Formats: sequence, structure tokens, C-alpha cells
Amino acid sequence: MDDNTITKTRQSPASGNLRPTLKTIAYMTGLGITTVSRALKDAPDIGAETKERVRLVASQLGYQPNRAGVRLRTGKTNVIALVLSIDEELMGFTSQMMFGISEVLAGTQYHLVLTPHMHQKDPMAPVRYILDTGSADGMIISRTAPDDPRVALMTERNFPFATHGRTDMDIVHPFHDFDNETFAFQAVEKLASLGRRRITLLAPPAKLSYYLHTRIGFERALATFGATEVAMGRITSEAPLDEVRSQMQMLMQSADPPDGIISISGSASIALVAGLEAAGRRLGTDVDMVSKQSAEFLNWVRPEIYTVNESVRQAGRELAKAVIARIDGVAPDLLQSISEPVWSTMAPR
Amino acid sequence: MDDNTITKTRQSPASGNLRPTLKTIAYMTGLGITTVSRALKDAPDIGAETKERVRLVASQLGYQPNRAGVRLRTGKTNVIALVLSIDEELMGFTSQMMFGISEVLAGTQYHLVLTPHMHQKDPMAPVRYILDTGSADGMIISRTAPDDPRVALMTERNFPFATHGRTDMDIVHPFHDFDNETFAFQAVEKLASLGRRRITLLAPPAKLSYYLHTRIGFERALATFGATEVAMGRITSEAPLDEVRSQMQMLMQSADPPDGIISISGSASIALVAGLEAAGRRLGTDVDMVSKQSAEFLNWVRPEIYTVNESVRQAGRELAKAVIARIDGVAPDLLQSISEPVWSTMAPR
DNA sequence: CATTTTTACTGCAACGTTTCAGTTTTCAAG
DNA sequence: CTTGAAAACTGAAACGTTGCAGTAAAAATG
Repeated sequence: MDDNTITKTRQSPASGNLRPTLKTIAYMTGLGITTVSRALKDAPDIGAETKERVRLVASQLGYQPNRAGVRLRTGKTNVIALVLSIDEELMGFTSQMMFGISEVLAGTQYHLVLTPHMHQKDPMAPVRYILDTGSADGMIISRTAPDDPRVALMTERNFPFATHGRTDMDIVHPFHDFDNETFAFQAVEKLASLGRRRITLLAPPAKLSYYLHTRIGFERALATFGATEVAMGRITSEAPLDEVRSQMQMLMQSADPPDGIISISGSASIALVAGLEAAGRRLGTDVDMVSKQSAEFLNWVRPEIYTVNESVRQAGRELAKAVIARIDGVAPDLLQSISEPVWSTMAPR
Repeated sequence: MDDNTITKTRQSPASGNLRPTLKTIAYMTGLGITTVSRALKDAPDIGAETKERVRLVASQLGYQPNRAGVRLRTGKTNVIALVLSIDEELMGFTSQMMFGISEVLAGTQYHLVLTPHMHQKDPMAPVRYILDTGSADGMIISRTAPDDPRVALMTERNFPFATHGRTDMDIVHPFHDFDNETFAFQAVEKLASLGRRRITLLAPPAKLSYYLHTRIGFERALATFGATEVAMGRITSEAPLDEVRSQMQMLMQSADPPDGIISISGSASIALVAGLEAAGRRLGTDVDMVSKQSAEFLNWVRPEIYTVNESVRQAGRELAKAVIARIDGVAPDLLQSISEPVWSTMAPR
């Protein structure tokens, strides 16, 4: 019927301004599709001259492999999933981490897919989804718990991942963490050096790993510097800011108020200051405060808050590098890193 | 050679715990792959009983269409791309927007892919990439300019998108914007009501659309309330915070300092306060301040800053709904929305 | 010069989906 | 009882890629 007698693969690809495919290059070079594919991968059984020619044509056409084709054929998605709790700390924490990840992925073939979820709901759901649908080659998770079922599941399924924060499990896995133990220790040390001995700590939610590290550093420092803890009460660093404020106010108005405050969260610190001012106390006079922050804005708040910066952006970079390395088969124990606290130099007054 | 005589499509799918495909369902129901495909799409030429059976088996197996298969065949990516400048405002702005978008996408088949770029570099690059590689079905862009080449390009290529911020072009396109004109007007009004008449404005970068709206509202209000502008100088709301601080300090120490300050950015406001305090002035006494913010933290800063909340999360929701509607063919003029300023009630002291 | 080996290239099939162009069966109409 | 049409289902082909199992020509070996 059809008077076209040339073989299928040598047919001229559809005209128009469609994306070039291997077929296009094959047609233009007079080679087979397979040859082109292998030439672009620098396979050993393709002639040097041919490779050169193929590469030239490919770059002229601006050829880029069709992701769906590759994915369907090989199962490789070229996607890294970032699983986030939708209630993640607001003050730029999440976006900084994203940008850090993006910086690294920009130099690779990987795209970044965001998979947020409510953290009241089952935090396993997005992980299961990604595993079951194979929709990513690797995953980055945050809000790691000491015994984290997500880590167990991904390890069991041999799925590459990296966690923001350590676990307390027997599983060796890639992570990046901030040294909250040292932060807490140094925070107490700082307050002690200012003559403060009655210290309260606004700690993370107890179920998260970094709660433990924070507490350990805090308690070790209390012992070291002969300070005592003034209990913060039921509030964590993730409580609504008005609860943080009123709790702080109550604490300062109690019979036995602290003279030193440590905050693990920059945004909560704002509310803590509001609370102590509401109780008629002043920073630098009645009480001093040390806070961790992931943006720089506390540096501009007066009276002075002593701050330590956690570079979440750097964390993002490390995590991205770790997952990619893991995908490439690097052993998990080589992909663990901890960043040390960096004290801010005060902004000029 | 092969003694297997049943037809190809009726072969038992590979064993093991692989994902079910149409083939799996076809095998289990004894139907053809085509029938299963059409049954799941509720096509008119499939019997009601058959559809029921297919749906049952599919849900039993937890069948989910393979995205790569669909994408390769139909060209539909089921991806929405969020194009961000890597220097986007830090204070939670970006993550809030993402979460808003995610909320909407969670109820759909769409995944969210993040495509950040340096904004010093060609902001067209990521847009071109997405258009050329067809890596998304729709796009959301921010930092819209009055004459934005990205909008022109996407419109020309008939690619669905929504912008955060309006343009000043002849092109009708989906957008969501905050009413910065009304904000600026009301900010002056508020300051005027406090007896302030010498007002300075920390405005957005001049190349962005919302600079214009802000200026228009500001100038209209100056005329209405008989106030005058004290020029802020070369600083914009995106300047490094220490430059914002020192510029504010200079301004307050000049011969002719303002008694009212309007800030378009929450994070810059912190630095503005630091600057005016460095100059020995106090908020509420020498000067009053109105600021827009996209997180709630300014509510906790003392002395009091009058604040307007821009819900970036809501913006994200609107934008996501708009792109999806656009993909579904809804006319662009029906997909434009503007949100009005909401003044914060002061947090209790 | 006949044989083997190496080099360079190649079709075909498959990944999972949807579209096209049927085919078979059932049923109503004449 | 034939014809036609409607209803229900179907295989083949294609999207772009890669792995497999080749083949043909050139070079090395005896």
C-alpha cells in the first residue's frame, strides 16, 4: 500500500518544530537509532569519528533525552523527592533548605519534586506513595525521630534517602544534622559567663531526635557550670506564638523566674521576648537570651539576643549531595555529616 | 520454539511484587488491555458490569497508572512547575506559597516540581527549559515585571501559566496579586491618623510590577492626606539588611527625618527598626511604622509596628487553582484575582 | 588464502499507556 | 430469515529510550 520503501528507522521524522529525538539525529547522521544512543553515552563500541559527528549534531539540535522515554525504559526517574511537613517552621527554614538542595541539583540531571503532607496525619503516607509508585530515585526527609519508621521502611526497601537529623536506630543511613548538643551546651556556657544560673530551655517537640541532643547538651552544661533548670512547662518551640508568649510571661511572673533563656527556634524567640517584656522584664538586665536561628533576622532585634546560626541552606546542600551519592552506590556511613554552631557576631548598633 | 501459545497480552505478568499495570488487571479479569484502559476512564463503549469488575480489581491491586507511560504516550506530564528566584524573600514567603500550592495539588494528579534560578542570571532560562523540554503542563512564576518577557513567551507558545503579580501588558493572563496600591494608601492613612505627615517608603525594586502599584497608592494617599514624602534613598526592600539599617539610621539623623515609615517587607522592617533605634529614635514616640508581612512575627515585635498581612499561602492556592483551570481550558480573564490587605489585630501585650 | 577475531554498526523488542481501526456478538427491524 | 446497526470488546501501533543479540566489514592470525 505504502510506496515508502525505506526502513522504518530511517524515515524522516515528522516535520515541524518538535523536539529532536534520537530518531532525528539518526536520520540526520544516516546512522541507526541504537548507534546514536550509544554514541551519546560514549559506549566503547562506537567509532571515535562517529561519536564526534553525533555529538555535534545533537548539540546543534539542542537534543535532550526525553525523560519519559528514559524513565519508562530504565525505571530511572531522575527525580529527588523532598518530603516536608506542611507545618515545618515558617521563618524561611524550608525555603532555605530547598534552595540549598536546588543549588546542588542544578548541576545534575535531577529535578526536585515537593511532597508536603500534614504532619498530624500519617507521615508514612508520602514515603509509601513514593516507594510504591517509584516516583523518585531518592528522597530527603526532615523532622527525624529517634525511632523513625520511615527510615526503617526505606532501608528495608533499599531505597536511597538522607535525613535531616539523626536517628537512634541500629540502621546506618545518610544524614545531615546540626550539633544541637553543642549548641545547648555553649548556650548555657554563654549565659553562665554572663552570670546567669537559673536557666529555662524552650526545647523542640519531644518526639523529634534533636530534642534529645538538645536536652543532653543542656543538662551536661547545667552540671558543668553549676546552673539549674527552670522548667518551661508544656510549651515546645513549635507551639503557637501566642502560647509561647503567654507561657513566658507566666514564667517570668512566677515566684521563681529564670535569668537565662535558651531558645531552639528563631521565630519562637520573638514571642519569648514579647512575653518577658509583657512581664515587665528587660533583656540584658533581668535576663539574657540565647537563640538558634536559621535566618539572620534576630541579629537586628534589640535588646540584644545572642544567636547561633544554623545554615539550613548548607544542610540542604549536604543532604542533596548525600542522596545522590547514595543513589550512586556510596556506602551510607560515608554520607553522614554534622555541622557545628556558628555564633553570630552582633550586628552593629 | 516457544510452546507458549496464549496471546501476548494474556500472558501472566511477571511474578514478584512489581507494581500492577493494565496488563496485570487485564490478566486477572480476562479482558484485553485496551478494555481495561477504557473501563478505568469510564468510556461509553464498555459495559457497566465490566467497568465495575475492572474498578474492583484495580482498587484491590492498588493500581495507579504509570506516569512515564502516560507521559510518553500522551505528552501530559502531570507536573506543575514553580519557578522561583533563589533570592526570593527569605522570611517564609516562599515556603508558605509552596504549601498553598501543595494543598491544592494534593487533591489532583499533579506533582509540584521546583525550578529555582539565580535572578541575576537570565530569568528566562528556566522558562525556556520547561517550554523546550515540555517538562510541565503548567507553570507558576513570581517576581512579575510590568513588561515581562516570560509572560510574552508563554502566551505566544500557548503554555498555561499563572503569575504572582500583575503585568502591564496587553496580554490577558491568569494572575493572583496582592492589592499593594490599597495597602500603600491605607498605610499612609493610618500614619496620617496618628498625626504623621512626613512619610518615607521602603519600596520594592523598581523593575517589579508591585513597585508601581505601591507608588501609585502611596502618592495618591500623600495628596489625599496632605502628607509629604521623605525619600528613602537608593535602598529597596530587597537590599541586604545591614544596608537597610544604616540607610534608616542616616535618614533619621538627617536634617529632615520622617515621622512615618512604610515598609513593604516584613524582614526589612526588622532592620528599619534597628536603624531608627540606632539613631536614638523610638517607635510610637518619634515615629510610627506600618509594614506588610507574610508571616506573623512582626506582631510580636515591640514597640508596636502596625502590620498588614499578605497571605502568601492563599496566593499559592489561588495560583495553583488558576494554572489547573488554565490547563483545563478556562479563559484567562476568569482566572485573575486580587487579595485585599488585612490589618492585623495587635497581639496582646 | 582460509579462518578467527575485532571493530563498528544495527534490527528488534520491551517498558506502560492510549488511540485507531477494527471484530464479534446481540438485537431490532424489515 | 436476512440485514443493519448498536453494543462490547479487541490487537496493533506508537510515544522515546535502552539492552540484547545479532551482522558485516576489516584486521589479525595461522
